[in-house]
Amino acid sequence: VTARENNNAPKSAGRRRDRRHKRDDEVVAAAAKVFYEHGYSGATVQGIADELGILKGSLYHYIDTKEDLLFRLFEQVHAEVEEILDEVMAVEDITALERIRLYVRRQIVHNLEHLEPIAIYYHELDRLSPDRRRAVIAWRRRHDQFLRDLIRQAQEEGQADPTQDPALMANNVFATIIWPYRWYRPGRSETPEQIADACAEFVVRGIVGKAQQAA
Amino acid sequence: VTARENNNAPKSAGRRRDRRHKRDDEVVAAAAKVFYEHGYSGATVQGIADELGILKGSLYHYIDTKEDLLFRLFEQVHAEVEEILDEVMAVEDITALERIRLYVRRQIVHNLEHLEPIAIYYHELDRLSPDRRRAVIAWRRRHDQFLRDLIRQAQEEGQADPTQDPALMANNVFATIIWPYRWYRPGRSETPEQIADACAEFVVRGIVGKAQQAA
Amino acid sequence: VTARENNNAPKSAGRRRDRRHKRDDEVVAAAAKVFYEHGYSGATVQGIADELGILKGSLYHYIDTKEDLLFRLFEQVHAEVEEILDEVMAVEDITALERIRLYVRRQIVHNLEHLEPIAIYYHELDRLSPDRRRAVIAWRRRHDQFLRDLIRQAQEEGQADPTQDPALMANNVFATIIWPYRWYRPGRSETPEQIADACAEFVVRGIVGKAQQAA
Amino acid sequence: VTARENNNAPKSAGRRRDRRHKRDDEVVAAAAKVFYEHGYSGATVQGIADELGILKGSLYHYIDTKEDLLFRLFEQVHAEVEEILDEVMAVEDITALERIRLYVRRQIVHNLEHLEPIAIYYHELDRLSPDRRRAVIAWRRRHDQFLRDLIRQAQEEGQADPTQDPALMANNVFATIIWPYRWYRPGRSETPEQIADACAEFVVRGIVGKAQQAA
DNA sequence: CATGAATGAGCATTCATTCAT
DNA sequence: CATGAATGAATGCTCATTCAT
Repeated sequence: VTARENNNAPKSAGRRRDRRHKRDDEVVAAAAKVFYEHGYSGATVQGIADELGILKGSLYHYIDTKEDLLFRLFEQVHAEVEEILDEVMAVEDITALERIRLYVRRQIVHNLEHLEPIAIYYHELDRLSPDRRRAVIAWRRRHDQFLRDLIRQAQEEGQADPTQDPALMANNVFATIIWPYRWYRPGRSETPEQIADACAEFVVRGIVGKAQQAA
Repeated sequence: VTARENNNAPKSAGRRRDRRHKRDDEVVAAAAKVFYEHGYSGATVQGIADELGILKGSLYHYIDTKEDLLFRLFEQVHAEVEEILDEVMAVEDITALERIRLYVRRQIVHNLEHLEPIAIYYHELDRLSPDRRRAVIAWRRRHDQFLRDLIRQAQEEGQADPTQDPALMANNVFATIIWPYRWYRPGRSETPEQIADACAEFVVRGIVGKAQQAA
Repeated sequence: VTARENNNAPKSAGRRRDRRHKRDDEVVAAAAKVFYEHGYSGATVQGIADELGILKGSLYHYIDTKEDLLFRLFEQVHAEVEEILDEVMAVEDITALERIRLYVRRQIVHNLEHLEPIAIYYHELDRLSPDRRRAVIAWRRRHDQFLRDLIRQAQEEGQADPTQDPALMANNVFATIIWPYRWYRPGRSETPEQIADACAEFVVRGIVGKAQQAA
Repeated sequence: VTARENNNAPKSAGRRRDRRHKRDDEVVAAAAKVFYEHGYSGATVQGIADELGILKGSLYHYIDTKEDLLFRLFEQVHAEVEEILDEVMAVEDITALERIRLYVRRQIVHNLEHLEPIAIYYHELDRLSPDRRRAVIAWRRRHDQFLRDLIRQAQEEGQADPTQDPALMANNVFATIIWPYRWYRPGRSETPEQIADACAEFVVRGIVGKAQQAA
């Protein structure tokens, strides 16, 4: 985990660690592909091993159980989502409403560029063991809270309909963010950026409502 | 499966058919419950039989394969959706925009009152055999077309943003319609009707956009 | 479990229950044979199924886990041991020492006629799950107590060496009772009865020691 | 495995051989511990490597197969037993009966001080390959013969019951020698020496029987 | 000597499906 | 209609063993 760069055996050890890391990522990517196609329960460890070109027994060098693969996927997706949140919050001097628009755009572009893990993230939560499920739900609650806070702030800034419940609006925003992965087909239809723009506009209208008339 | 229509004892035969029908519905309902909890692949025929209080061998009097249960569920959901569509189209003397609002309301109320089959309808399409999957996709396309047509009509009536793609907007409407099943918990939160009203309002705003300024 | 003899469908139901019982016993007997040959851990469910002439999948109609087979074997052996204890205690008007001799004889004859289950009973206790292991240990403690009490009584009757610890002597008695299963080979060597007589005599001498000189 | 006897640096080579020897012993001891806890079949090479603090791949520098570990254990136990036999036979000017008592004492003390290897020695014979199993059985037969000869000699000296079969009595002696490893718990109960004394007395009484009356 | 990734055969267990009763 | 024993293929997982580094 910590970088030990300039000691007496850095090269080979570092390389080995890097290779391991890379292999781990390949394993999770293979799992994502197979889970996406067959669903978690319908997917077989054999299928994932085939995808990697190794024997299924060998796959168990990287995992303890099939569920580990699912959870690693959740961890990966979560880390990426957190990064988006951080970046969106780091932008300065914009209104809460514009921050929401930015967030929606970024998230949708990301989702469309990572269809498979995202689909799994939203479909297979209940296949995790209770402990892990709870952990993921906690992450999501934080995520949810982030959006609600922005909406509430926009209401205070007079840019969001004050008569609507922020929690319910946040849910509708999530709906718009998540759904494109179900109909987007790379190559066909618009680019992720175009879709993201249109959806962000749709969301902003829904949030603003009659607030703007006052402004 | 076999048609026993025109025989000499219509009454008792009718009753028997009804009883058969009723039992079939119980079977599908049990399957819906179990598929909802464990996913189609994760669900077992044993589990469904347990839910019905019979042995799994006995369940095969009602089905040929496990997939039959899934498909019947799709048929049932589809029939209900069609009914909503028919009712929404039967209402006279309203604008396209109001018809959309009506449709969204009706559909969301229905979804929230039938959480389990709806969740399966949106999750397990890929578990159907190719033929059946194609059939369901065709139904959905028809459904999709219905909404796109309404949006296009609203654009012509000057009540929907003419700069946005009707297909993309339709997708966002579907997103808002479908998503509530993921966060709605009966008892807690608002009633289905209240949720439906709020979501319909959100959707209408997104569709109208800057069109209203002209009006 | 309870006998329902004279009801309206006793014959077929009773027969079916009997057949089930008989099959269960065959299953345990097959397991005993295979566990005896390969040890519990080394034995395979496949091997037991082969012994029964069914597929290994079919075996799971009778059990939930491989360990169930082991535990049923323990239950069976325990029931048989209890029966011997009861019979030995039911004999009236004999001294404690003679009761010990009788018990040793009966137990050794039984062990030699049930070599396989007995061997497993004394070898594979630690392969049981903690709960079940505890249950078996409790049974054995009771069994142990039974013998210690008899020895103590014999000491009081002046027929057992009063200078020796009853618990330690009981252990030596068990040693003599159990060990024959390791060297006895049916057909070769003496009959179970002859072996039992000689061992019982050996045990009695060890217990009596110098007590008899007083008598 | 390779003999590096007569080379030009005997000292350092000797040290290296010693170190090698020591490591080999540690390996066998680790195997003994793990085999004792899980049984030979239930034990894993991984578990033994863990016990040694090395990786399982590394363990294969010391062995060719898992069975090698088991056989080395048998060799070790056998060497120790032989040593006891030699020492007991080296004692001069005692009767056969006293030699038996001495042997029983020494063997029980040894067994209680080496619980794990002894337990394996008596439990896992059948897990050896046929060739090795035959070798061990031959050792044991020799061991058995040693005791029978002593008993026969005691009969001739008028100190053992002449009406009993020496082979059968030898088996009962072995029973008493071996069994304590099943109930002895270090710390609790008596010391190995006290147990050995009591058991030796028990055995001697069983062997003497009515012979003493003549004496 | 030690590592650790990979192998490949095997294992306990599951489960949709069949069918004689 | 219902039962339940049986099937047989598949599944997740284990583990002794090998070998390039």
